[in-house]
Amino acid sequence: MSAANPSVTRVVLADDERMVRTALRVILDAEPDLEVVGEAATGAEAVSVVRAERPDVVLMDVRMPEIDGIRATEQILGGMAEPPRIVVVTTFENDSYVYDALRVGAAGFLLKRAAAEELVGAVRLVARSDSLLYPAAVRGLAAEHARRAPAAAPWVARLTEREAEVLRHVATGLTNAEIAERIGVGPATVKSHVAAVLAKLGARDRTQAVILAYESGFVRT
Amino acid sequence: MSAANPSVTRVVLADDERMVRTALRVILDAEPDLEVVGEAATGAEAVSVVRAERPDVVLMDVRMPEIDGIRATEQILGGMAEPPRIVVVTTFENDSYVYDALRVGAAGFLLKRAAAEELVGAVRLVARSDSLLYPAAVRGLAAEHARRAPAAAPWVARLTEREAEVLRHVATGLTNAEIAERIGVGPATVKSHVAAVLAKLGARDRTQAVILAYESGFVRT
DNA sequence: AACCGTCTCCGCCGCGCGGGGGAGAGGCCC
DNA sequence: GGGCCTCTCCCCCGCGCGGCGGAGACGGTT
Repeated sequence: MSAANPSVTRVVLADDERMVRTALRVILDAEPDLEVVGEAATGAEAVSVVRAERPDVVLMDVRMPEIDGIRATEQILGGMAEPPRIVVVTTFENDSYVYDALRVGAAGFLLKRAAAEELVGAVRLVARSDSLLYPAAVRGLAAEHARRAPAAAPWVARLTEREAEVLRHVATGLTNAEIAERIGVGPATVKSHVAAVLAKLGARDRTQAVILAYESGFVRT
Repeated sequence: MSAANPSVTRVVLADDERMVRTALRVILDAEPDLEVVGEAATGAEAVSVVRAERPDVVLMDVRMPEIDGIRATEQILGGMAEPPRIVVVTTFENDSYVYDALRVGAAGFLLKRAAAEELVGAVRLVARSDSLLYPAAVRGLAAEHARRAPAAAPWVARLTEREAEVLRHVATGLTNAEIAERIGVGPATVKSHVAAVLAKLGARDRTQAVILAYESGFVRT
């Protein structure tokens, strides 16, 4: 996970409430494989701390002074060569800011009332795999909200028309060559689109992309 | 395939309409590797004919006098040591009986308006592998056939414990190596299990397997 | 006119994956 | 005791895939 010690996941906490930061730190530091390497009380501070520490995961509050969590997320993801996974932390599950954060590339979100094990598990999940927390977290913490929230996955907005089309074909089990034939472009082009989709979804391979497509409701069962 | 001649697939036809049986017979007998060894006009007749002929594959109409195709399927699968693969044949793709048939263990179903090549291919497929037939049209997915689109829920029963476990992990986006680590076996073993799962599901690769897992409800969104 | 996003396509490279074999151990059933 | 299934693991091989870097064309924005 980290350059210094691959077996330890390095975490930065960004929240304007000291109490929250402390609580998170206590929980995370109790785990041998997790290490809190920095804290920030504002969005701007979060950006600089992250740049300095280069953590694996950032727990980011949405509502913070100066620069909010969304802007901070944007700046971190946009300005770093190898940005960390950013998990948005919020109090209210229907916080509209959350979706903004996800739209700019956050890896998922967590509720502040989440149990310690959930928190720990979530950090490990985003650090280890490339999966997004969004669907699982929503299902686990506020299932009813997830159900009545039909909205397409946040990352869909970031996919171009072509990329979305390609993803739909990927999600029916076609190979790149088959997709190319079907949409009338070259195989290399499909490769490019698939690569773009994987990058935007944070998926490692097409299989994970398909999973995310289902979990997010991009394709319906 | 058959005890007498391994290279020939022996088929029994069960349909109350003579026309249908004849049509099927003509199509199948035209293939050198397929042989129609019996016909039945009722469910009860189907059971006895199958017991006597011990075919590799049965093409079974759902709607038949005396005993319907579901009951007949149930009796055949439940009462024989080495039951044949039973493919349910129906006119309407949204026939609710079809799902009942699949639930009691039918290997899949075919539409009566299927092309001859589809019919022949389907018989060969079920005879050869543990694969199941399941038209994509029913899932409302693709109007066109998603090449080999198998599997409803019933195939889950045919997966061993280990295979099901592996599939669950595949459906979370893990690589073979990761699955191996997680369940505590060697990578080669996982490969074997994955290969078995793919064969039984009729999937070409893990991506298609994941799609089938979602579509069939094996994993829930 | 300069810029940027999108779509198109080209290499090269490493590797995970799937196909096709096989083989041994343990358990269950007849 | 002999089948049969399940689970375990091995080999070799080909290839689709994903990462990487680049490039040209078009259209809209500024």
